[in-house]
Amino acid sequence: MRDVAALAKVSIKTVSRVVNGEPGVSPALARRVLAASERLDYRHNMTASSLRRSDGRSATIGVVLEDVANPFASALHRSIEDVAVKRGVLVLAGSSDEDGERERRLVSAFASRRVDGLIIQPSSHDHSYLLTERRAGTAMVFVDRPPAFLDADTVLTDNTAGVKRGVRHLVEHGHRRIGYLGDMRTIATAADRHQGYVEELAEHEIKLDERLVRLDLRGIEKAEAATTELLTGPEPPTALFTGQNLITIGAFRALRRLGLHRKVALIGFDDILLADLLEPGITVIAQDPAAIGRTAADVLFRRLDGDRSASERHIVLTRMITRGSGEIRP
Amino acid sequence: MRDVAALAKVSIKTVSRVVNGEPGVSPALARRVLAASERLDYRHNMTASSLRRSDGRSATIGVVLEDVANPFASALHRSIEDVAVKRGVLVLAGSSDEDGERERRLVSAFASRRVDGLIIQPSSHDHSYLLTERRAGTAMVFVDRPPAFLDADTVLTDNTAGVKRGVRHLVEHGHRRIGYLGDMRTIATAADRHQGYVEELAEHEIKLDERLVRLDLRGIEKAEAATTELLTGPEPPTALFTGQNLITIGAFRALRRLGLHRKVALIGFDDILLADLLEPGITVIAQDPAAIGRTAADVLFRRLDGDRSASERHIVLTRMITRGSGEIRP
DNA sequence: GACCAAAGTGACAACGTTGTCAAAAGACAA
DNA sequence: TTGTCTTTTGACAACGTTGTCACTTTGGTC
Repeated sequence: MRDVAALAKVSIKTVSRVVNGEPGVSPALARRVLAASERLDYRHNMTASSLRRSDGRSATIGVVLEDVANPFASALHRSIEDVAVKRGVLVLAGSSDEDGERERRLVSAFASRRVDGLIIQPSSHDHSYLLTERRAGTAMVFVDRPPAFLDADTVLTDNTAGVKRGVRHLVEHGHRRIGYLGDMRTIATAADRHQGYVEELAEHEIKLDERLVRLDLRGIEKAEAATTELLTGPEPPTALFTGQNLITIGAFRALRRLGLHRKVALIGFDDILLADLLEPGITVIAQDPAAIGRTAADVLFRRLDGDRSASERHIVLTRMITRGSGEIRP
Repeated sequence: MRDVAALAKVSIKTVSRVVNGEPGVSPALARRVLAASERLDYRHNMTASSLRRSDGRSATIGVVLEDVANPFASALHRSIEDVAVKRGVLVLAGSSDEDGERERRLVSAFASRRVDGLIIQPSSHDHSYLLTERRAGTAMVFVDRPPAFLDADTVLTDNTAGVKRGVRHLVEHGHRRIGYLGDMRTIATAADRHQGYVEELAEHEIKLDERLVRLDLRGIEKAEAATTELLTGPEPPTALFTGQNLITIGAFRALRRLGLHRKVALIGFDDILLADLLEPGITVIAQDPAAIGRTAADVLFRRLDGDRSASERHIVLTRMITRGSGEIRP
């Protein structure tokens, strides 16, 4: 900047004004400055700029996801990015791998780079550590799962309602013995989904049979094994509801291997790429990651724009997509 | 930092020393400083630090991907992140959407935040604009596609060899009329893949029939339409090779709709989630995005560590995964 | 007790910007 | 011309750090 000022024969402050598009610079000078910065390949240094600026904004936000390569998480990431680019804001992304300690380390790394805001898909079970960041003026929004021990803006899927809708669909197709395969109960969304299953059965006065329920399944293999066990046992279910996409895949594998994929109904939570090309196509309760990400980013930027109202809780609805597997009758 | 220094009754420089783990601070003082920074919730400001430091490093790298939500790209992203976190480096990620202009804007935004390095999955067809950044000391590595008009480190999949392997597999299973469905020819990898198809046919002395080739297909729908056209025309192919995963999905859809999925062989480039659960399972030439990302990040950090040797070109091999669709005989 | 080297500590400038404020230049009316 | 007001411009300090270098203390040797 000093070099540009020297070449254009103006003060460095005038260069700053031109670079930031501040008013009150005569067109002639502005042209000279622009020409000089062009000739010297001048790059504005945002880090120095945000250090000096009164608002201290870095035009950068941090996003903590379970895994940036996970389809749901990367869809969130993309929709957040889309909102951010419109405002010239860049996104720092990191994976927590369902590990609270990694989540904290990421947040801390983001914080020391002075991000303006954070969007977090929580892994930790205690977010009180974020109070410090908040006091420091960092905006934050939680997605997919609620924060623990912290009151903050949150954008969630309506897990319970989604599962209830799916289970009702199975009941309407004549099922009474409906199995449930769920993820780790420590994950809030998994608990909500299981809850939906229990509630919906009760509404139809179907007695809950714990032998048809398998929880804490992590990954395709575990789900496949649990499904096999369930279906080969005594009094097997005539339908299955799976609480997460990897579990759905595992369950489908098991059904296929047992030759039951046309006999036992299956509805999964979360859409799966290619689910329509399988035989039968898999009926799912689809989440809307793009809407979740967009909403979260909108709320975050509203906060950054100065909105100080009470924390909001947004619920994004699910959609049932019928493709065949959920319409099999007992 | 000033507050911490005041509370610990030391100079601000001593606080700096403690924060950076520099030697030469007596344990007693270090403890006092630590206690004070704890009590004041002190957060080290990396932006100010990197502004002042002699090397000017921001411990941040920028990654430009075609789309952070694309499975291939997000797998790259994740493996890059894994290498970066080990060094305490954070990743800024952005999507170029196959648009050279967006790529440039992203790079420029990264540059003004003074990233230490860039990993780019190119969309632009001229990367000479990066010469400025390089002169400024930014390390850069290209992944998946080679840079244009710029000599730089590159990590590529062996596209041609992969396709040749697949086409040979089809020939070995008795096919002579093998169709090819490819992506935009402007994309370097797509051109290489098409090239592999042409070469392998020649090696088996099979005359290239242009009527069996459809290029510039973008997206599932276009691929599905082209496949349908190919298979319903006169003298249809007995096997198909698809040059990209969305094209594979489109082709499979068409085959299914025409009831030909057990009659016409299919091999696709790029693995597809769930490909093993389809009927028949889809034989693919799988890339290894994790290896590509890891290699690229390794090279980048080697450059950041001062390696000034000539640009490298790494080739990551593909792997054929046979699942049924590629083993159908005419 | 004098001297020296090593270890520990701090004062100050600087990194590349922008906020503040004052000075200079220009525009206009009397 | 002068005075007043507005617009344009620049000098300087400051943002939160770290590099440099000089000073002070400590411990050991003669």
